[in-house]
Amino acid sequence: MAGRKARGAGSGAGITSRDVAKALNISQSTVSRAFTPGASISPALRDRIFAAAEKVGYRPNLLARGLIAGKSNLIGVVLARQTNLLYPELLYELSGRLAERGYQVLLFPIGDAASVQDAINRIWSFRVDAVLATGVLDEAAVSAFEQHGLPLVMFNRVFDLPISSVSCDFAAGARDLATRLLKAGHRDIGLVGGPEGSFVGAEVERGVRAALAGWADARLSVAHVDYRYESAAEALKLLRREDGGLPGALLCVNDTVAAGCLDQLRGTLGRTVPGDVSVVTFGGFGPARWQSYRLTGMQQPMDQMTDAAIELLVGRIADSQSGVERRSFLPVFMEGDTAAI
Amino acid sequence: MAGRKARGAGSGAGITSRDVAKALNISQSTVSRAFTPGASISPALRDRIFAAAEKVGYRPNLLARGLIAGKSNLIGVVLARQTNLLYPELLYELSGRLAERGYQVLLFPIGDAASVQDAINRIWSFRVDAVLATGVLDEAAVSAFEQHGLPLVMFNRVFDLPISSVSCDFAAGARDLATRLLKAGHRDIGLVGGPEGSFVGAEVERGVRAALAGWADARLSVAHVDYRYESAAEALKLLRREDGGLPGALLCVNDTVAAGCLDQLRGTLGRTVPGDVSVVTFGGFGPARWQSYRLTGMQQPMDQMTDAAIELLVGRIADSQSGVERRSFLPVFMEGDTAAI
DNA sequence: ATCCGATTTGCATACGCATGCAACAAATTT
DNA sequence: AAATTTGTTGCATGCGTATGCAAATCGGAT
Repeated sequence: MAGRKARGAGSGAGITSRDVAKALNISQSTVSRAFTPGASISPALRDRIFAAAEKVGYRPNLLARGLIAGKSNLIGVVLARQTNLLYPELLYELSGRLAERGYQVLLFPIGDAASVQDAINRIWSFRVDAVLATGVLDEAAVSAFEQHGLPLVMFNRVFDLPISSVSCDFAAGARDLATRLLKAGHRDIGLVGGPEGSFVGAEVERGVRAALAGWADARLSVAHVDYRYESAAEALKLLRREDGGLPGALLCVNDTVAAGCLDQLRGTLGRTVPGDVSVVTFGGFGPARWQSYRLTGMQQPMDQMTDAAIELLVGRIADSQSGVERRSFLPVFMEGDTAAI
Repeated sequence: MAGRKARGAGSGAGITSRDVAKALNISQSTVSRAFTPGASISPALRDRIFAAAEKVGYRPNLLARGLIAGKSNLIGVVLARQTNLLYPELLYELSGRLAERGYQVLLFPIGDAASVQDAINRIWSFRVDAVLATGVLDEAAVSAFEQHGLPLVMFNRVFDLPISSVSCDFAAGARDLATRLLKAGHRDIGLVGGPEGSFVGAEVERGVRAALAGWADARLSVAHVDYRYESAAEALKLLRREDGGLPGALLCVNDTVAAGCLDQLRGTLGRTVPGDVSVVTFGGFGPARWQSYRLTGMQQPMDQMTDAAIELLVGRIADSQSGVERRSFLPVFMEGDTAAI
């Protein structure tokens, strides 16, 4: 147990193509060719090599392969915590489908703002082939990627820069939702938006205002809070009028905060939903569709968006000349039990 | 635009230490030393190198570094879909804390059983330093890792093999929960377990039976369904007695299915909870704590478990001789609105 | 000035694999 | 049977970095 060699504690940690070659009395390059699709090698020998490799537990070292090819087969995914409950699903789907294409997802979680630069450094260092990022990167970070020729696709965030993106059209969705509320007779609408400066929040507000433009007697109040369930109480406080009343319709930017509003209204505030107040949201997150919530609102077409993201990522890797592309997807209306519309 | 060189479309994709060296008229090894903590280099020169590197956008290539060191700084995380809603949180926390220690999380999603072998192959190929896996790996897969000396830590699954693991003590938790139910007067308990063969399901059942052992007049019915919300209906059908009655207490293995039961009971079946039926669960997932659910049950100490997982992973990487360690954590009781206990 | 020790730098090589080129064997043609 | 083609294999090299060893530089003490 004492005098072990450093390399790999167990038996077959550091098995190389040379080991396989030696076992078969052939050259290392031949072994390499056996594992290179399309390379020149006789089927019989390849089978023998595969068998020998299997026996000694050899697997090609993708790090070394990547070093030569200048391609790591790694795709970096940058994500922040506590933004959207749908993102875990995105992550799962994305990584699964990318795996089918030979890519592996490398995670770059962002804690606070300070860790952004750190994450970017690590992304560089790992030589990922492309990056998918949710809204946590700012313009400076984002343009750095593109300047250095690293394919970047933003998810649910569009910049005024030549950056590819895949996003849900929150403005159109919000306009649609607001219009439905207006047509149903609502004239007093409260918007529970994301934190000040949030892209999605701004888009939603833009859409709502567009819808309200044609209705002179309609009024809009806006509350900016973060995306937590607990923030709903604060939002409702902000939306309360001088006379103590609340808007008859709440448009929430997010499932979590919508659920919070719903619970506040029905619980603490003793309102009925959708009787007294209507609540609509952007979501589609599973639990928000459970019987006790059944939130009415707009659903992001995550499936299509995931596909689009993959297409853009892989496309840019294959052809670095392929240009910037912004794909926008209309959300679909989702019936529920929380709005009289 | 036409005659671009292959290597990296943009400007600084493939910048090497040699480029930095050339710019400063020094040797490549010196640049390397500047980026190697503890290496012999004068502070003045190091500063100049850092400045030059910054200017040309150089970052050390971790793939190459890993090739030499026999260490990739990658930690593979194997996870299946649709198991536990808490796992996204685990993933986020884990990747964040590992990043602080210089490790990056590489994702290996498992779709169907067939993809397990495929995932294992890729794990090998990427030369990850260690692997954390949720319960999707079987004994064969698991022992393959250890035989080849790749540190593996299982999350919430214990094998009768020398494999390290971090897990919540579901048996003890279930025993505690069941005892609470019994002491509150419940004698007819229904267990909504995971799919047949599930580790967690078996553990929970074991715990419940241990609790019931001392109560001769208590009876237990068990329903095995998968972890989906929709499965609750099926579970309740399975638990229905010949006379049409239902158990007075439901012990669910998972937040999702517990929420499903709750909604079925209150909705379709017209029961009150916790009046007619008590529902308890294993969980702690955010939305299951929202006002409309407030599920009573046991919460896994994810924070401690995450820390333990990191400790075991990093420990095994640093010292490959460190032995197998199984860390078990007691879940903590979580008050709620769904059980009369 | 001279020498010694300490510090800093360069040179050469290796990590594991892929690939161009040359060598070779086998299959086909003339 | 010789010439040509086609198909396989080995040799040598490079990807970007780290590191042992030797060379070089520097500071100070003699």
